[in-house]
Formats: sequence, C-alpha cells, structure tokens
Amino acid sequence: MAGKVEARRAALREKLVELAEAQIVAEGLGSLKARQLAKEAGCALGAIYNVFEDMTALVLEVNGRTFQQLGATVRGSLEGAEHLDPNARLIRMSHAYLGYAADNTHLWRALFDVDMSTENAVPQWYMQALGELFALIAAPLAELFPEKDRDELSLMTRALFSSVHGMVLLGLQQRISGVPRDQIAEMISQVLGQIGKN
Amino acid sequence: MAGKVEARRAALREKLVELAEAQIVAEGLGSLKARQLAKEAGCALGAIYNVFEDMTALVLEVNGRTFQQLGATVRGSLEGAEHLDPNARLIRMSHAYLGYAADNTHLWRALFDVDMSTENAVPQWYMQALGELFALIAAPLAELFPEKDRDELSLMTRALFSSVHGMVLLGLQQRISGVPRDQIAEMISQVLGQIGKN
DNA sequence: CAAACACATTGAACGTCGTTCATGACTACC
DNA sequence: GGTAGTCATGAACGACGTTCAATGTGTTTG
Repeated sequence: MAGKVEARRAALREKLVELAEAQIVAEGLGSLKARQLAKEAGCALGAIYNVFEDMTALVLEVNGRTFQQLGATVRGSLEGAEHLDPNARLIRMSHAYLGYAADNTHLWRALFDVDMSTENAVPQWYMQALGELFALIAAPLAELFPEKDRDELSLMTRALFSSVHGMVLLGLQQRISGVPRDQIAEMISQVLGQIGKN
Repeated sequence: MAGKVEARRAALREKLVELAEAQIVAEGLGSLKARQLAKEAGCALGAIYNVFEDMTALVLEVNGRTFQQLGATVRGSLEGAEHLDPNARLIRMSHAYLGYAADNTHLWRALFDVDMSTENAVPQWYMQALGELFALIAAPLAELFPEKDRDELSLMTRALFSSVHGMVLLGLQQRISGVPRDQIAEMISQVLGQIGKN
C-alpha cells in the first residue's frame, strides 16, 4: 500500500487544477477563491496548501496549460501555410493569437494578471514557452530582414509580439478601445502588412 | 459660517488624493490601503467614505490627474516639431508616451490596473481624455493616408496606439519581455517607421 | 446668547480573503 | 496488532474594504 498518500495528493492536485481552470474560464481569475475551490473539490481548505505552495502556484499551473494551448494554436496556424510569404505568415500567427485570446479571454488574461511580484523567480517554463513563441515569430522575420543580425531580430520579434499583444489586449477590453473581433484582426493586418515593405 | 463643513471636506478630499498619489508613486496601486491612508491623513477610517464613494473612486481621481499629465507630455512632444514629417511626429509622440510611462511607471500602470468591473460607467472624462490622445495620433495619420476615410483612420489610430502601448507595457515589465528603455524606443521606431511606406 | 435640532464624524464591528498550525486521524512499518 | 511518524483538518489569525450605531460638532432658531 505504499504511495497511497502520494496518489491521493496527485489526484487532488489534478482535481484542483481542473476546477480552478473551470472557474477561471467561467468567471475570471478574480473569482477564484480558496474556500469555494475546496468545497467543490470536497477537500479541506488547508488541503490546498498541502499540494500547492499558495494560490499563486495553483494559478501558475493553470497558466502552464494555457500556455501550451496557446502555443499549439499559434503553431497550428502555420500548418499548410509554409508556402505563404513571411508577411502573410506573421499575420496568420497574429490572427491565431487573437483567436485564442478572444475565445479564451479569461484564461489568456490570467497569463498576465497573475501576481508575480513576490515570487522573484518567474518559472523557467514560463520563459521557455515564451521563447518558443518568439522563435515562431523570428523565423519569418529572418526571411524578411536577412541583413539583420541575431540581436536586431530578437528586438524586432519582441516588438511585433508586443504590438500584436497590445492590439489584442486593448481591443478585447471594453474600457479603452473595445472593438469587434474582425476589426482587431484588421488592425493587425494593417500594422503587420507594412512590416518589411520598403 | 455656512460652508464650513464643505470646506473641510474639500480639504480632506484634496489631501487624500495627494497622499494616495504619493503612495501609488512610491509603491504602486497595490500598496494603497484605506487604513494607512487614513492614518497619514490624520482622519478616521470612515472619513474616506464621506468624501469618496469607495477606494476605486479615489484612485480614479488620481488617474484623472495622471491622464492630464500624460496628455500634456505627449502634446508637448510636438512643440517645435510641426515641420517634421508625419511619421517622425508619430514616433516623437510615442517616445513621449514611453518616457512618461517609464518615468511614472506606477501612476501609469494605475490607469489600466484600476478595477472597473463593477462600475459599469467608465467616467466620461476617461473616454474624453483618451479621445484627445487619439486625436493627436489621428492628425499625422490623416496626412500619411489622405485616401482613408474617418472610420479607417479611427481604426488605424487605435491600432497604432495599442501597438505602442503593448511595446511599452511588455517592455517595461520584467516578466515577459523586459528590456532597457533605449531598446523600447528602438522597437517603437522600427515598427512605426514602416507605417505609410509603400 | 443659549438651546435644540440636524447632520457630519468616528472607529469598532462585519464579512471576506489567503494563509497557518495545533489537533486528531490515518498510514506504514515492525 | 500495535506503535511511531506523517498527513489532513478546519478553526483561528491578520489584513482587507466597507458599514453604521453612537458620538460629537456645526447650524439654526427662539
């Protein structure tokens, strides 16, 4: 009967992550409460802390899954698009990013809204997943700007990612500059369409 | 002796806004606490709620000032730059936006981090101040794209603002894509430099 | 000027939050 | 089957924004 405890903990861990994800999907990160979560999982309040360092760690676990999905979505947008010119590929990826964010707004927002102030260590998988995303962007850019060196390409990559992120972020939120999804896509096309033209 | 109460309330209101602003400047929006604020202002905890609907209303007051400063900064960046081509003016404004955000990070972040979920009514001055900012961007764009109609220009304006905002946002925060300020400026120049070229 | 009323101010108390930890229960090993 | 060690439990803690009965002050009237 060895490992009974570990099995139980692993099961609880899994259940908590799934319930937390469901809650974030349904009502956003701000609605995720430890007590409610424990009740839904049928466990004690304190049990959460046997399995996760704190609530932030639990959210980071959810974010890990989200990042996987987001990465897969962006990567998938390139399938069957290898023949397109670099510019069109950039736009496809950006539209995929927009699509994921629009269809999974709460999960996507949790990626950026989670508290990372205290934990000075951003999880390494966070940076790695981001690096993979950046690599997808860098490839078409390298074709567009063959004369640029590694550092210049890296900067351009970050610039474009941040640009698209900004348009999606503000476009999706009512407050600042809320706009229908088609128009966000149009904005992205307009801005990215100019890249590399000279 | 009529109006003694109102004078006191007005003075308290002013003092609270200034203390709140100082606190946000020093340690960010998340560090602003009602009890600490009351202590610093030398008033009762409940006194805050005699003068403001809730803490969010107080923060919105601070944000009002911030928006004024930000607008003035961006507007000021155009002084003596009227002779520059539209593209260069866009870049100047964007660099001014970056400069304000970098020099007043906490105040600037409060503009976007304040809770506006419950209060369905975004203050009208919020939208107005934003509209003025957008107008500054729209002017050079209208020169760059004389063939575009009002709606197209509006979309382009929002697109560029959001792009620049995204680059500044992610560039200034350690987490995602933190980068020295010069490099953020360089990113902006790269992206905006392409606009309107064809 | 004084008295009585209206209203502003107060801070203890409320409900909620994340997190902790003494206690009691259960597992694992002999 | 008994015992030592480990784990789960949920009441309790401190901090938070917010409220409201009680207290104090300003204003008005006789």
